[in-house]
Amino acid sequence: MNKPTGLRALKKERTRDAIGDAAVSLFLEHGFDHVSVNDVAAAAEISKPTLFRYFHTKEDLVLHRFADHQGEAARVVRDCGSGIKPVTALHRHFRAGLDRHDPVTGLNDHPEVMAFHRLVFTTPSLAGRLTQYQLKDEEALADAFGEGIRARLRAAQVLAVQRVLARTNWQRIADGRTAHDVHPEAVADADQAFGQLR
Amino acid sequence: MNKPTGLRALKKERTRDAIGDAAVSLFLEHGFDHVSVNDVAAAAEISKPTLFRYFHTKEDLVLHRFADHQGEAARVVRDCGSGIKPVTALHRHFRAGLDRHDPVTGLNDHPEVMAFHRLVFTTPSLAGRLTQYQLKDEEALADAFGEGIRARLRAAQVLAVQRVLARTNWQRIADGRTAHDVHPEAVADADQAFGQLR
DNA sequence: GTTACTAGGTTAAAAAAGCAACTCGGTAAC
DNA sequence: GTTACCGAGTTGCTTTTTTAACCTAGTAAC
Repeated sequence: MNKPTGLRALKKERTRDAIGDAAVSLFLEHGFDHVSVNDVAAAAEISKPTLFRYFHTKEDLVLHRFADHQGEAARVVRDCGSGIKPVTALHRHFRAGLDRHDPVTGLNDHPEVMAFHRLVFTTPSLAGRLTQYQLKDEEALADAFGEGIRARLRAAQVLAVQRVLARTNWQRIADGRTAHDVHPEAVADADQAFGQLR
Repeated sequence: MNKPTGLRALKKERTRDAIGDAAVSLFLEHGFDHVSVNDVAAAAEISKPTLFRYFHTKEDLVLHRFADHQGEAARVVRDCGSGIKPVTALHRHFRAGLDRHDPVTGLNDHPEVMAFHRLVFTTPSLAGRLTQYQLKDEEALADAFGEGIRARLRAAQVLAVQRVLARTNWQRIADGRTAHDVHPEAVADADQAFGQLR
């Protein structure tokens, strides 16, 4: 279950990181639409076909950081065993994210992270593609819940809650407050929201 | 006549440098015989076959710095035109090497260069392989001089002179003197040695 | 005196990267 | 309105690298 070691895997990972870092760095500096994939490839010192072997679309150059969390909710539900309710497991998982100021919870005030979020939400093509990722996430979570319309509805509600919570936190941070300052409210909001899910 | 640009050439050059630097660094630290080619490959983060595609033998990992000067003497003779005597051109070329403290003249007191020379001359297999390089150099120079036994003799004498001069300079530096201090004597020795060649 | 290990060096197949040329949609020039 | 250009993404071919397996010579164990 561990990722394969060796030179091949090592260099692939490095190349992927180099491309992603170069892309985000350029996009933050000049804006998503003012940087071509050729520019990114040149900055990462790889060829254009190689770039598209690592990232299927230009948007993925930015969104792979979300894609890394793909299916996380579904995994939490599958791994929680039978002794504990799925929603409780998801609640605890989100709470843990808040505590470590995970960027996906919106509760992170690092300038780089904030700039990154602004980039995603103010660039239409990026925001659009992000919702596609969220849809896949929702399907996976629904499958983890079971089958039928009820599983789908619950999955949709859980992810809607998480989106709203993250967005709210992000807004507070954007208003100039620190993550540390916002943390208690974020936890209270999460408690209330997940409580209402039951 | 310029080397081709592009990602391929760029990365080849970097890989070659990485291997060479890793090798010399390890050899200087632990000794040539106490470092395996596997160690070098691991340090340079490349596989063993790749290492041998860049350097034919373990010795070449060290001696490529001399190999870069391969055929230099022959080139000087070929390029000197008919208006100037070959020996004079070689003399001037060696003199220029002294002036810029080229390591091949022995007149260089950088600690790294000195350690490198000591490594080569105190490791039998390296010293042996170095003479093979010098033999090829001698053949090339002989061809540049012309044909027959006279050309070969002249080539052998010229290179013998250069070897003795370099070795003498190196010995003076090894005795603790600076390259700057030794320079006048080195020039005088060269003048005398090349003068006698005519 | 076999056995086994190490180190230098090679081989063959498969993965990955580079390169150039291409498609396709948009858009600016004239 | 065609011509030309630019940017996203693709395709086919070549070069480079990894991988694992092998060869050979030396050498230490027992």
